[in-house]
Amino acid sequence: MKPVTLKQIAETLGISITTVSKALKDYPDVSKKTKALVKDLAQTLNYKPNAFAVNLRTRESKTIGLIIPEIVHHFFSSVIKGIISQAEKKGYLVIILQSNESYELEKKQIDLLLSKQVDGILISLANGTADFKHLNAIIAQNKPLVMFDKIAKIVNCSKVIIDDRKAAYVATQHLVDTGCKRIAHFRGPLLPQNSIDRFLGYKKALIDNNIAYDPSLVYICNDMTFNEGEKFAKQLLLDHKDVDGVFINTDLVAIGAIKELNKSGIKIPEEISVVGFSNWFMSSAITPSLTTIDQPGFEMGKMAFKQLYKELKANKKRKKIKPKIIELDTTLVKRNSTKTII
Amino acid sequence: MKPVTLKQIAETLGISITTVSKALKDYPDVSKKTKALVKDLAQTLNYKPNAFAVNLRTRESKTIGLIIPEIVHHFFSSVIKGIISQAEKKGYLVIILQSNESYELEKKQIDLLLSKQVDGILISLANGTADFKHLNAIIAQNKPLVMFDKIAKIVNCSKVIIDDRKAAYVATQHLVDTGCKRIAHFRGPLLPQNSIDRFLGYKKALIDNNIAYDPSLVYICNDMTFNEGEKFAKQLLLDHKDVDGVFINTDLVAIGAIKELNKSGIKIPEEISVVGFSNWFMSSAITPSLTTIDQPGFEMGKMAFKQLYKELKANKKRKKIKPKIIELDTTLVKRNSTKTII
DNA sequence: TTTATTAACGAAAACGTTTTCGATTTGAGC
DNA sequence: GCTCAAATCGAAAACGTTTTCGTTAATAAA
Repeated sequence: MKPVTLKQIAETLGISITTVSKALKDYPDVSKKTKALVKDLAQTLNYKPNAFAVNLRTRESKTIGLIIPEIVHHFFSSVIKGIISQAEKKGYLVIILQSNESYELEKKQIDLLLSKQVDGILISLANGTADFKHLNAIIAQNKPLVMFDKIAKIVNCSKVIIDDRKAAYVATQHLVDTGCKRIAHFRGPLLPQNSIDRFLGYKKALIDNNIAYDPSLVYICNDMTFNEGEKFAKQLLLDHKDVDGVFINTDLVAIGAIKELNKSGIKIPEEISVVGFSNWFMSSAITPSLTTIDQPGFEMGKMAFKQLYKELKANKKRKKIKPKIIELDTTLVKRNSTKTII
Repeated sequence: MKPVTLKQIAETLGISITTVSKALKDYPDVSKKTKALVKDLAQTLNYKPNAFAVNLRTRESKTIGLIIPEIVHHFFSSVIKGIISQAEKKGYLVIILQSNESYELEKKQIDLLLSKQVDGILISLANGTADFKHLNAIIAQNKPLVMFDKIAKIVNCSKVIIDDRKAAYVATQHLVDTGCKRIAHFRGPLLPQNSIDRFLGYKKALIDNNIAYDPSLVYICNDMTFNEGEKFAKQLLLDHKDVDGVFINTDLVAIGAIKELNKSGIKIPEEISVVGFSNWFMSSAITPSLTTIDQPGFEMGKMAFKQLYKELKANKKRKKIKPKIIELDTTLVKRNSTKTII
């Protein structure tokens, strides 16, 4: 039960492989009669072009690679969904690999994708990535590369991001506006750009409001887990009795913190207000519901693929496209973990 | 900057393409000297075999397809992670598509994967799937197919599942053991096997404990969302004032229900006990923490790929393997949403 | 009738690899 | 020197497509 080939169609019809191929692709130099004949037979024999042969001949596989730090993560899985849905529309399939937040693995995964000859690559960097040779290797092979969310500014490729600094500024400003005077920050790891930017936005908002920036109010979450939220909330209560607000790098950590604050009998938002980041769907479900920054994951995935697609098309026409930075909007979602503006 | 080919290596070394190919693959009929020569040059030229050509020649791509109902879902993303991690170990890449719980899309995705000639397919069925021609089409092409979690018993392929009926029985029995007399069930949609089995386990446990089965205590969640949990909890309180326990098809819904019960001032577990299903990581974080059935998603993904891999290898040797049903263990995780056994 | 033009088709190369099978060389054994 | 076996290599087919460039046949123009 071997699959049907062009050759078989050609032989049964008594014409050449060339003509069959052309007929199926509606070349102008095939008569309508033969086209109909060929297409009919192809239909009844259920002919499907051999993808491997097409790939070899056309030098493309209509497949792209996607590398993310972690699949089991609400934000990233939303991004994946956005990417896949958009890719499908354009006839592309997506191979997914994860870096587990490891630079070494990230490098290996890129090698894998390149050796499989994907047409392009989408990536969100691991926290540990500080060197970019592996990324430049992609560009050197003239394969489109688009980075999203966790990017490296220095790499010369298109990027889809949010303005983390601005969003963090808005979040912190909201704490100030609702009466907070002493605001802590649970930040992410030291390397990733978004973690840096959110910290900078926090700091800037304080300074702009004439609130002294106090480094001892900044806690570094390396794992960004629920448990870290609990841990640092507990620590915060021990270290600073005068804190009345916290801006937390991501909702999951924020929810851990809220759980701990609830347990300690701290009233949210009266005694301590909390603002998260990312608008995870659970954030509206907990008590009190969490004020947060909405980060459009699905949209980010869509845009990342759209940009990659543009570059894939340009590539085919041997045109160079200049890298583009796409910045998506974020919004502050006010809920019950912050006070209402007086 | 075209990539290096066997031909180029052969020409610079003044030997044939055949010998180069053989040298790189350590064929016994190539002298050690030539092997060394070839390998050295390949190394310095950074030779990578053209994947498309290899695919065409070997008729395999070392790529498998994965179809799931929904990516943005903790359980499924855990499964994906398990699959990818295991596949990578064996040198396979994974193309992911989602069916969005739609039978039509599921069919289309399978066609896509088959036309891309993946080596095998892993699938968890959409809720709406009641016809299995598209699945049998895979088997007819002699491509390995492994189903997991949401399966169709009738399709003749390997399956990785849990004993949903038993797990549900254990969950319900635990409610009985902790003193519940009137136990409701929030079940999943009507079609999926696991939703049916969990319902049957619930029913059986009641009967075995001489508790009358009351259909009015069973609520059908079609979307399995947090909101449905809230909705049906509210409904339950209206319909039945005497209910003292609920077994809920999945944790997300259970957490919605808990939120609603908390809001209504119902004491959990004193007035109503709640048991969920799947052991989502948030289940230990809410108040009260949720008693649930641990469903090993990552493990399920690993096992599903392992089985597929066995069949891929058997296929290569032109051996038939008979379908295997792999049943993973589940455990009851006792937390604070149920009373302690007296 | 001859010539130019167009329509319709096909031969063949190319994509880069794998593998079969035959050819050549080498050395050992006698 | 001769035979045989082992060691080493390469020609060539094959995988199934796409596409370039000719070729032929039919039609129109002269």
